[in-house]
This record gives sequence, C-alpha cells and structure tokens, in this order.
Amino acid sequence: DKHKEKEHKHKDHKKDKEREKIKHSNRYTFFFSLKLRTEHESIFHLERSPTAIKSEPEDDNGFYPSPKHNKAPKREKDDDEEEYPKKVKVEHDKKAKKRKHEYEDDEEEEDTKHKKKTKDKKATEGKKGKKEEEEKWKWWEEERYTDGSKWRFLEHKGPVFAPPYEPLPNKVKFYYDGKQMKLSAPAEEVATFFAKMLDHEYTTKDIFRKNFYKDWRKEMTSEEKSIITDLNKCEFREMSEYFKAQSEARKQMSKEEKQKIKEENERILQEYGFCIMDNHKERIGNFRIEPPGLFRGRGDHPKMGMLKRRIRPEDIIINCSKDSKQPKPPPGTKWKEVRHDNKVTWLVSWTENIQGSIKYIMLNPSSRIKGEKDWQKYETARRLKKCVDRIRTQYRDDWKSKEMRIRQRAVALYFIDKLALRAGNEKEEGETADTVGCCSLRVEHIKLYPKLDEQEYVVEFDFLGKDSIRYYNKIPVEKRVFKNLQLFLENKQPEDDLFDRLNTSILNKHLQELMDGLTAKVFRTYNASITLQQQLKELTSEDSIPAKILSYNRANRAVAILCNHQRAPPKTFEKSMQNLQTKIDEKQKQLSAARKQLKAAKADHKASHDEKSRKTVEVKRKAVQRIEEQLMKLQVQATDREENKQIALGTSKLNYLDPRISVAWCKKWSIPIEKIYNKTQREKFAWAIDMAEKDYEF
DNA sequence: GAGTCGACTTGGGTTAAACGAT
DNA sequence: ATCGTTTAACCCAAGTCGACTC
Repeated sequence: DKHKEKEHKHKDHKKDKEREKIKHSNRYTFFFSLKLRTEHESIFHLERSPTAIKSEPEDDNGFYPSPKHNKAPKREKDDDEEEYPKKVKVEHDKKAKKRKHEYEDDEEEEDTKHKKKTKDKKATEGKKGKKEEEEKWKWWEEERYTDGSKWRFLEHKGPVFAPPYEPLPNKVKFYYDGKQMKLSAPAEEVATFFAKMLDHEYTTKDIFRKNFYKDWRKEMTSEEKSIITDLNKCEFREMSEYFKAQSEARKQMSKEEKQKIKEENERILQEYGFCIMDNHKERIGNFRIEPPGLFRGRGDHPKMGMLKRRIRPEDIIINCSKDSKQPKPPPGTKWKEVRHDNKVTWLVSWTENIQGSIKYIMLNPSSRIKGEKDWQKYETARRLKKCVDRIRTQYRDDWKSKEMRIRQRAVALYFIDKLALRAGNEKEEGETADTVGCCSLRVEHIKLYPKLDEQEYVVEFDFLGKDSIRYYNKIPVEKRVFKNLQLFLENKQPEDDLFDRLNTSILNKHLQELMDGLTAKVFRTYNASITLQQQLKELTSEDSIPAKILSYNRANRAVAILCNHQRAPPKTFEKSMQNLQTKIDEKQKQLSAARKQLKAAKADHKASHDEKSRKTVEVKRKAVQRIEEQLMKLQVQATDREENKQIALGTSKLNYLDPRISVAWCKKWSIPIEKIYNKTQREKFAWAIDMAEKDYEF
C-alpha cells in the first residue's frame, strides 16, 4: 500500500507537471512566426553566398539585356493529375427538366410538410436524419464540365429586397439649431442611418461627416436644403434613442413573438434561399439584397459616410437558364435585364453606387460549384508542392540577374513565398484606403538593418495590408536579398514603389510559365497548408483529446500568424478570462479536497482492511481522477484562449488549409470531426470528409 | 503594355442564436 | 426557466486575377 501511495503521489506530481507543460510549452508570441518561418526555410537549403553583387550601371534603363538561356525550366508533368477528374460531364436538359418538376412537387408540399415537421419532429427525426444522409449528393464522385460552362440548368426565385422605409413615429423629433423640424421621408431615412451610428467613433470623423452631409443634402427638399446648412447644428439624439429602445424591445419580445419571426424567416429561406442547379437543389449564399445605409469602408477610407442607395428591381440583372421558370419582379416593377449566361456562377447581380463595382448573389460554400473550385485550389497548391524546390532555386538564381526587373521579380517572389504576402495589385488612388501588398510595397514600408541585435541583414516591414490590417515583422534575409533591396531603394523617395519594375500582372505571367495555374496567391495556400501539416506532425502527441485539440489549434494558429490574420481582442476578453480563472481556482480547491478525502479513505482502509473501506478508496480515487480531468480541460481551454487573443483562426481554416489534412489528422488520432469543424464547416468540407483517409498527405 | 471591367475569393466585424450554468 | 456567455451566421468590404479594349 505504501508503495502504491508513493506511486500515486508521483503520478499526481507528474500530472501537475504535464499540465504546466501544456500551459507553457510552445507558447509563442509573434516571434514564433519568425521562428517557424526560419525553421521551415531550412528545407530549401540556404546557402549564404559571400559573392558580392557586381556593380550595377547607374541608369536602370541601361541594364544588360536578358540572357536568353535564362528561360524558365519546363514544368514537371503531374503524375497524379488523375486525382482530380476532368472528364466531360454530359447533362441533358431533359434530365434537368425532369428534376425541375420533382422540385416543384416538393415545393407544393412545403406547407403541409412544415406543419407536420413541428408536430412529429421528434418521432421521425432519427429516421429522417438517416434518410437525408443517404440522399446527400456526392458531386465529387461525378465528372466535371470541361467546356468552361458552369451549369446546364439554373432556376431560382430572385433576390429578397430590403424592407421599405418605415417613417418614424411623430413623437420622435429631429432638431436643427435647437428648433424642432419635420423632415421629408427621403431626408428622414438618410438621417436615421446617421442616427443609428451615432455611438460609433466614425461619425465624429471629418471625412465621414463631410461625405454623409453631401449625400444627405441630395435627398433633401429645396426647403430643407435652405434651412439645414450645418451638420453640427443637427440633433439626431432622439432618433438614436428611439432605435436603441427598439432593439431593446426586440430582445424583450415574448417567446411566441420570437417564434413567429423565426418561422417567417424560415419561410423566406425556404422560398428564396435555394435554387436548382442542374439536377440538384442547392443553398444560396446571400439571397437578401443589401439594405441602404451609410458606407463604412475599413481603415482610412476616403468614401466613408457616403450614402449607399437602395437597390430596386430596375437595378437587378437576373441570370438563369432559358428553360427555367424565371423569377418574377415585385408587382409593378421590372428587372433591369434577364440573361442566360452559363459561363458564370451568379444568379443575381447589381451595380453598387459607392465604388461602381458589381455585387452578386451566388451559391453557398456547400454547393457543388463552390466546392469543386475549392478542391481545385488545393490541388493546384499540391502541384506547387512538387515543384516548389525548383522555383525556389530559380528565384534565388534570379537575385543575381543582370536585369533589374528580374531581380525585383525574384525578391518579390521570395517575400511572397517566405512571408506569405499577398500579390498587391495597384489601386486607384483616392478611391480606397491606402493599403498595399507585395508588388505595391513602397520605400516607406521597409527599413533595412545591416545588423540588428544578434542578427544580420534584417528587413523591417511595416505597412497596412488588406482591410488595413497592419503587417509588422522584422526578418533576417539573405545577404543577396538585402543587397538587392538596397539597390532598389537607391535614389527613391519614401512614397516611391519599392518594385518599380514589377506589378502583379508581370509576376503572375512569370509564375504561369513556371507552373500551369500558378499565381501569387497559390503560395499562400501552399505555405498555409504545408505549415499546418508540419505543425500537426510536430505538435501532436499521445495525449488526452483536449490536449490534442490544443495542438491542432496551435498548428492552426501558426498558420494564422503566418498569414497575419489578426483580430481586435474581443471586448469581453479580459472578463471571460477572469471567469475561466475563477473556475480553475475553484476546481483546484475541489481537487485538493478530493485528494484529502482520498488520503483519509486510504488511511481508513489501511486500518480496517475491510471491503467497504476498500470500495470507498476506489470511489474517491475515481473522483480525484474525474476532477483532474476537468481541471486539465479548463487549463487547456484557458491556454488556448489566451494564445488566441489577437489571432483569428477562422479565415485560414476556411480558406487556406486543405481540409483533407484536418480530416486525416482526426482519423489518425480518433478525434471526432465535430471537434474541429462545426456544422457549416462540415457542410462546406463534405467532399474532404468523405474522401480523405488517415494517411492523406497534402 | 496600360487601363478597365467582371467574376470570384478572402476578410474582420457585428448580430443573432445556441448553449450551458444556475 | 432564465440569464449571461460563447459561437455561428450574417454582413458586406476588399482583395486577386483573367479577359478585354485601345
């Protein structure tokens, strides 16, 4: 017994240690991205060439002609291109028509079905679930179109428009210069948009106010225009209070009322949320037209505050097949156009008035058309895996090129590969926030340090990327890259382009020559997925399920850091961390209490040696074990959350990580897929879940 | 080539619904 | 059953990239 006791103590101690280990192991900060990247780097043999660059001619234009032999090597033929079926898919319209009718029958039944559903939902659920499972369509087992068409048959009900404006009740007043004023409906509507945003910081911003005021005036009657001459004299407070009260009231609604709204939403979803594409009913992504409001771009957007106007049927272009039942515009209105273009995937489009860009209604990520594309994306990234060494060798070679444009291209590509930067298209100045990607980096965005701390040739990046998210990174580069950067910077102003001989079009044309289908963004996909796979291999150990999931999240996090997917720490972060800590403390108390009890029980057993006391010991031991597990779970959760404070995992999970890697990992370690992917994600990745086995290699 | 347009993917934030503790 | 917290759905802006035009 004594021996056992000791062993137990030892075990307890060990467990505590392990918990500590979980907490502190691999606790990376943003430096981890550096560490990770350099480690990753080692696979492509960094040789530090001591050779200095040859002196370059002063005038860029006078660069030596491009050597002819320096052409890209031919791309390797893919040996498992088979994996992605490319055979022709023959789908006869007849078949589609037949299907269409089946669908219509379904529709008719909808009402009765719905009633039934609520009634005997419970009774049939199990059965129904199974049945639906069997009916799930595996598009990934079918052949794809090869003629560039996206569908043969498309039928839908058109968009759902934003509800019309409801004028404010008379008791809600607007004041100008202290005096009450009744606004015309159009002016009032736009005023309410502003009022709804009053609590936001941006209504205090100059550009926002200026843009809003300018567009607001356009909606005013001439009388209103003459009275309202200064936005600062407008008082929206009452409107704002009214809307706050309204949303409060919505929260306070009774169950029945909420239920009613829910049912109405469900009805709309059933009617407008689906379409038929070819032989299948598919979920639409965004079937509601964006309501009017004030445009709020991200970052320092020159157009913030502008009025985003209401979209009418006359603005809408419908896309469907000729032989389908066309969607009807609301009574008394007409569509702008109805077309039958099966070379595109959208169902509805309209032009938005802020940037003049086109917006679309398209299918949900679970649809065939999106899924195929997604799958294809990862197959392209896997093809890159096969030739990435060759490409890396080549761009390293190009650092020595006699041509400036080739050197720039090679350095840019190095950044895109190593740092997972975006391509960086040019943008129209003054139309959008000032953000950049790789090709559009400017001199002011990098700093060169021949020596920084212990490291040589450090480049410091500091710029605003997509969505005005800051990219900040200090990274040691090879001498040759460093020297090239110095060269690129010569005689330039801070606002000049770093890569003045390069743009995304040139870069992508080059990449296309290196590998069929290769573009700048493929590197992001490739590096994200390969990093996940490597990290999973490295981090996952024989351990409890929560610990394994922590490992998964950490691997995911490494990718998010690589891709610079940041988020603002949730407003409730500190509080929720505290709550969790309180729980942990409580659990710890519970644990020591349970341990004490166990000890007492053991002592008791030692004294009496009877059956009853032996059983008590067992019971107490189990209790301790259970509490330990719970504690462990909580601690893992706390660690996970803390590490995730400023990092957004969603984007990489949804857009960059080959889902088959995750599926394979789940199968290998017997983790239920539900722990990694929620319902929506499982729908989106159904193809991967179905096809990936535990030995899948990206 | 430069400029523009169109289609489609990627992105963080907000809001509503689901969940779980009490 | 209720309440507060967490999660997922929704929102729509902002990228990428190919095609087309001149």
